[in-house]
Amino acid sequence: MTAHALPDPADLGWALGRAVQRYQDLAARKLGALPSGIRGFRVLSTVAAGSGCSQLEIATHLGIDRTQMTYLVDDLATAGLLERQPHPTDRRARTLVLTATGEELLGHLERAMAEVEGYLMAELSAGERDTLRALLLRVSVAAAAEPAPNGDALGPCAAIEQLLG
Amino acid sequence: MTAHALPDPADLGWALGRAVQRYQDLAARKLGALPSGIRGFRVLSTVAAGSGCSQLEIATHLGIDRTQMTYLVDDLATAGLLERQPHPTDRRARTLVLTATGEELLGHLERAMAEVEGYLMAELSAGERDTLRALLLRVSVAAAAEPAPNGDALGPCAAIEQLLG
DNA sequence: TATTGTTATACTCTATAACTATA
DNA sequence: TATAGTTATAGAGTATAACAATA
Repeated sequence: MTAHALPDPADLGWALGRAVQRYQDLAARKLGALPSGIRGFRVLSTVAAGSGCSQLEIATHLGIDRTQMTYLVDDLATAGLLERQPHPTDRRARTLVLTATGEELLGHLERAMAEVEGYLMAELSAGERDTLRALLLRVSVAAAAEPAPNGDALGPCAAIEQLLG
Repeated sequence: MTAHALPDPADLGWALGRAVQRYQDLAARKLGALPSGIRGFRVLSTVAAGSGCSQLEIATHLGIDRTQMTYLVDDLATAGLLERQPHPTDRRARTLVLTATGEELLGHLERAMAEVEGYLMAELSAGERDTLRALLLRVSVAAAAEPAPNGDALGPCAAIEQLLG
């Protein structure tokens, strides 16, 4: 550990990456044996909030591919936390609903994850936490609204190819 | 697409995940052929800011394991963007320095990534962007200060084991 | 013909341990 | 004995394409 000055990055990417890293680390420790960890929690949470939604709707909301959603739902169903039920109007689709155990566990999970969020934002005042949450939510809602399809949102940086080519 | 109401999550985890997803998506498209994409960019950026740092110092700052850092540096060196040099005082360590090409490219990359950040935060006013950046930075600096070792920062949620056990 | 869900394959990323050379 | 860097292995996670059932 020589005493070189490490950069003080004003880089949003660095901050985002570090925050997510910490969040995942704390959450993984909290969630313990929950199938699929954070993703499992988010599926449970979304199913509870949007009861009657199909697998694809949940997946789209979470930014998860539908092929992965199958495995997630499999694991959560095996653990007895949710069930697949026939969709009332579309026989291709499956509706997801929480079991009694799933609902009970979700209550605990939400409190546990609130602790994680609090710990992550321990440096901030209550008002600052609300501000961060609100700003991040606006950014993310906009991001979720135009997912991958918008291919040419930002063209590639031509200089890269030139200097590396 | 049935007309079920999708949840409007006040969940910080959802927002963080979505924002990062979008950021990575945009950045990957921008960075094109740059070795190791975003991580490659961050290494270059950190090397430039903390010139004379060892591989391990760079890795620690970025939250990257030292075994992965080897591959990252290999790729960037092969592309002619940086070089390993003997450390002046510690013969075990390697100092990383950008090549002329690396410095030139980094200038382009920084402008490109600034575009990505602007696009990601398009919903926000200039003042709100600064606020988001500042709050996120405070959270991340604190997170980086106490990395993984702090094992029992938050104990596991006992109810999970009980209900799943 | 398009869409929901499933399955199978391969590929990428990451975590772990072991090795070397220095300190 | 501990640390910086490297290498190799296995495991988790992810992307892709193909299939069956239904719209």
